[in-house]
Amino acid sequence: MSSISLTARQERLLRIIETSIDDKGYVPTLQEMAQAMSISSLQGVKDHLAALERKGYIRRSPGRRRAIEILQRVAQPEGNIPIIGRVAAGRPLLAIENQHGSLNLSSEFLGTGTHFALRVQGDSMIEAGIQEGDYVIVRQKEAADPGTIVVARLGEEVTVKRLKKKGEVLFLEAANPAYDPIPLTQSAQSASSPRIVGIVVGLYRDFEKKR
Amino acid sequence: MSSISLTARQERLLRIIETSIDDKGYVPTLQEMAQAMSISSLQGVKDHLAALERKGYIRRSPGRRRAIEILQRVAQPEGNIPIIGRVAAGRPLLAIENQHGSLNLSSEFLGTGTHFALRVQGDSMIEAGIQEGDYVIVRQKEAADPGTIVVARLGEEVTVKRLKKKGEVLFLEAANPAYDPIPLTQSAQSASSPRIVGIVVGLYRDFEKKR
DNA sequence: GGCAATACTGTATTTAATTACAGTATCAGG
DNA sequence: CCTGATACTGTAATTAAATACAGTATTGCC
Repeated sequence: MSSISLTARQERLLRIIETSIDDKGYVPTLQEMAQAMSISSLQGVKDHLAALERKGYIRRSPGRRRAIEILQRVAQPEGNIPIIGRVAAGRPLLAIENQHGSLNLSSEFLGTGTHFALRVQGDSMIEAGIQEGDYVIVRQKEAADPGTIVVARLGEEVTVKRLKKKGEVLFLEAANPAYDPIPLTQSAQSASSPRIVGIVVGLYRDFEKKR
Repeated sequence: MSSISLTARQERLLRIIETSIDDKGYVPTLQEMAQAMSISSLQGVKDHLAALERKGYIRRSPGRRRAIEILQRVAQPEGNIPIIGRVAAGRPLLAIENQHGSLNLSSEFLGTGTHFALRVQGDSMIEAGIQEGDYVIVRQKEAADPGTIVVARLGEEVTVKRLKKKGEVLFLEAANPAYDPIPLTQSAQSASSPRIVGIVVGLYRDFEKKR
């Protein structure tokens, strides 16, 4: 899923085009792009467009007006949630190599913040109504209230647990009593210590292809 | 949510514009629209566009090329699933007055066919992992295989049940044994007799706003 | 140190696409 | 039966917007 990188200006222009399509429904003209980029000459815009086309981000039909097709976006459209696969050691959670696809949800169901989806493995949350194979929709957050269902990172594992508080200590507890609770060491956060990465805000289950 | 109705030709044109935006990303030219509509003169297209603008479906910027903004769609975009509320007596399930909002899902999760979403009321399917307040995603279908979870219409009620076969008779069975199974009379389908309206293909649960 | 890529300014030219004008035919409503 | 809306044909005029051409400056690379 990798692709040729863009310069700052090229990415800026691609974002301008994407934004225009998203909220107006049509492609801006070269003049509008120039204005949005604070460029006085159209040739500057043309150069950037040529670079974007050469790098495979857009396709143009020469001569035709406003005929720019976006082949690859830089900004994910609102409501587009990447599905995270196995987590690579030491790498950030939302790194491109982790992405296994995407899920779309109306923003009215999401609220603000960065979201991702995670396929649930194992039956540790079965009593909370979360089954194996379900996709949990997670909002990135480092802290959560006791009682909420969170996603935590334990080394290279990412697991769904319920956050519990016993006295002053926070625990990650599986809804299934067969699993032992894991204490959360709040201070001295080493790279390998358990860490909350987000809270579960939604769930999607596919009844057809239990892939 | 009602709106001024369109003539067949006007709706046809609006669909053509929507389709072009959806899969190419930009608005077609008058010539392309004329070709798609099998009209040889551009004036015919202009007349239709004027009607669409007057009726509030599109907005144009005079003189500017390909500057058509769609204000109201006729065809729901791919992956857009209407949420059905209470069902009015005798009215078709997908009538506009039943719609309570919409949900968006990537088409890769949906497959082909017409879909709608339904808020689950009651705990009749709790043992199948479907809780009260969940949204089930339903594909419209009149028939289903025994064992699948279906949505059936019982008079003005729409319920989620599992389809079972005992001998030659089909039953609608709640996963919760507290509820009695309902026999499906295959022949002599009166308006009030139980009827399968679709199969459950997905489920969405919102952990935040349990509205 | 030259060469290719990026990042522009500025003006002139061309053309894709819209608009304008002049008609024709059908149908439903008051 | 007239009038307004719909649904077109066909050609000419106009212009919004893309191209083309001629430069300049900067940066990183072999």
